[in-house]
Amino acid sequence: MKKITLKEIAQYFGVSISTVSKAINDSHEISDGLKAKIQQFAKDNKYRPNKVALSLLQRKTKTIGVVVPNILNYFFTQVFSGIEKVANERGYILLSCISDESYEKEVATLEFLGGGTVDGLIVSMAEETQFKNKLEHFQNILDEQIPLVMFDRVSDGIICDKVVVDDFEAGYKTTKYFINIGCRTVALVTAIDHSSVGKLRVEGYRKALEEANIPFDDKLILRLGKEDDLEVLLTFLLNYKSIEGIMALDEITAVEVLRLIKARGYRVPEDISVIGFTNGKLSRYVSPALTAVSQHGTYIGETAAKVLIERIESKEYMDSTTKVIKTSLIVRDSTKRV
Amino acid sequence: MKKITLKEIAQYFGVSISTVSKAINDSHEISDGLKAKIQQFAKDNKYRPNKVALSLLQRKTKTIGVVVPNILNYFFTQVFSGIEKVANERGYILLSCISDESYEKEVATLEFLGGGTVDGLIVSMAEETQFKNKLEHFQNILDEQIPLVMFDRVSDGIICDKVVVDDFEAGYKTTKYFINIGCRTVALVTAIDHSSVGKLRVEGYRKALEEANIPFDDKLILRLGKEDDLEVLLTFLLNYKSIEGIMALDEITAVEVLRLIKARGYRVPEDISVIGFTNGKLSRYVSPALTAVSQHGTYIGETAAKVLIERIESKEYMDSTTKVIKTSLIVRDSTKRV
DNA sequence: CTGAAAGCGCTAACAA
DNA sequence: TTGTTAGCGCTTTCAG
Repeated sequence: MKKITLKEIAQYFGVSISTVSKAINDSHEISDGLKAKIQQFAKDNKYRPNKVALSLLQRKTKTIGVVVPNILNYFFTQVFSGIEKVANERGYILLSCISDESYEKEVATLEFLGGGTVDGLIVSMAEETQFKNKLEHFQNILDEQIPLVMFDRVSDGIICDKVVVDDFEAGYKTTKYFINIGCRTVALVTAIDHSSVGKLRVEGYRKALEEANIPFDDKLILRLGKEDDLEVLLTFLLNYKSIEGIMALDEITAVEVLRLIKARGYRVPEDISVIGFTNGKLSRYVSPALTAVSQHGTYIGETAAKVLIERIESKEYMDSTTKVIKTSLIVRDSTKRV
Repeated sequence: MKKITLKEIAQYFGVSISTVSKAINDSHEISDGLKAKIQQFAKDNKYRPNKVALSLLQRKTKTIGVVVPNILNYFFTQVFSGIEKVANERGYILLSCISDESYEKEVATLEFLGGGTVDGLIVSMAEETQFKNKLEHFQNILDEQIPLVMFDRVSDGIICDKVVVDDFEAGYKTTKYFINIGCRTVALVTAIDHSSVGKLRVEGYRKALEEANIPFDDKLILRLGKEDDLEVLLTFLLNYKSIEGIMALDEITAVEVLRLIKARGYRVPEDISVIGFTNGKLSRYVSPALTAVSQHGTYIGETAAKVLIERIESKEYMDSTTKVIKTSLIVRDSTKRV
């Protein structure tokens, strides 16, 4: 039972294509008798209008392109799931692409999605792109008038709708929390020092220290490159000074830090308190359970999708907006009680 | 700078559309002078052929539809990432849909993707679908001649390419491993008793016990429904008999079991050994680190994509194949040493 | 070397 | 009530 088209139905009944089209779309212009017959025939033969033809005709695809750096990262998975939920409710489906943190792949992907394939795009920048700060491919998308929403890893160089986490405030709040529970020597471990996100969190950390009159010490910041060994760096750190709190800018690093300091005999949280970013499954199940900063990934995704669809469907001009999502601190057992 | 079409370029140069088309596609039929001018103009104006028009013309979309029950499950994320990798290499992109374990949504999704939107489909069944065992929507896809590959949660009722884990063998091997390390009373906790996957693992478990002359005891199988409380059931179990090993059919359950029995004062692995299914991040980072059955999700995804693309691109008829992927046991610290 | 025409599958304005 | 025509953007014969 091959795919059937209007043309074939028309031939079968010896009527014109447009008659069939109208009949199937239940137009009042067609006599009830014919209509019924055609509809029945269509159903029996499982007629489905060709979506591609419709897209061409209506110049919209009801498709949203989503480009994320890495789907294996739980935060992005959550965002993705939020986007999917809202998109689905509003009748859109997702074309999903993974940039793999690569600039080249991101460029190629956007190039590809540019050609009328999607009605709009939701993107979080690849690490390499943020590092190189090459943004032409985004500008191209905008020039083609394709609505674009960026989330989490965004760039000031691009003027478009954005949904971001208040990373500065998150770094600030977290550091203050450490200070509140009595940790004055707070180290920070970051594997994302190239990204806007990472930098903002460090800024927040600085600000909180400053306000508490604790001198900022760059040696307390561990910047992990791809090749670096956390264990080695951490050893240096622990020998350098007596650390009371460690804040890690991603979940895996936080869990690793926890494991390593426990292995060295430190008690958590009695000796050292630990807070991680990204509140994923890992944080909940390690022991002691990790106090973590939740970025509300699903909500970010939902918001991004709403903003995008709004823009796609509105005819009037609207200024670009930036939605800032606040983080929350989920307190568990890796931090001292107040 | 709005999207430009062949027509507009043609108008600009006062030539025909087909000339422009040929020039842009670097046809030898066009004079070098004109060709150069048109190509330059196209580049300057960032001309991109409209993908939708091409799809309509060539009756293929270079798009693969992927339907998974739940992207927040790490196994599916891994499979997804494997599919994406291969698809990308071969020039396909993914339309991704989440069925949310719902039969209704799965039907709607397949219906939607049926209309010429994708060149092929990769699907893992929703739990509800497996439970109801309603398969008509899959048959419809097949009837429309759309290549379909099912993975992991598949059905015998559908004849198509499949990529599955050898779940029977996995249950068997795992149970044997328990027996080898000296655990004779092995309990099994399943939250997926409706699925083919879960049933096969239980079968394997049975077989291994039988071979070792250990009587099968259904009371040692904890079947968790949506409403059930693992803690309560586990308490019954531990009071019922002295348990030496627990095998949990998904990662979260495994980690929960671990937590609960530790909280009750059992030592792992000295008193009770634990093995979980799905080798995700969680297993690696809990303590003690969980011995786990790896299903090689990424590899499954890659295989599914290869099989599908093979089928899409081959003109000749090929019989349906079923690829069986073997699991591996990743031994960590939650099981006694041999 | 260039262009006219047909057609992918569909809808919609306009005739009949 | 039904049909004709045009067109969405593109490629591809086949004429000129």
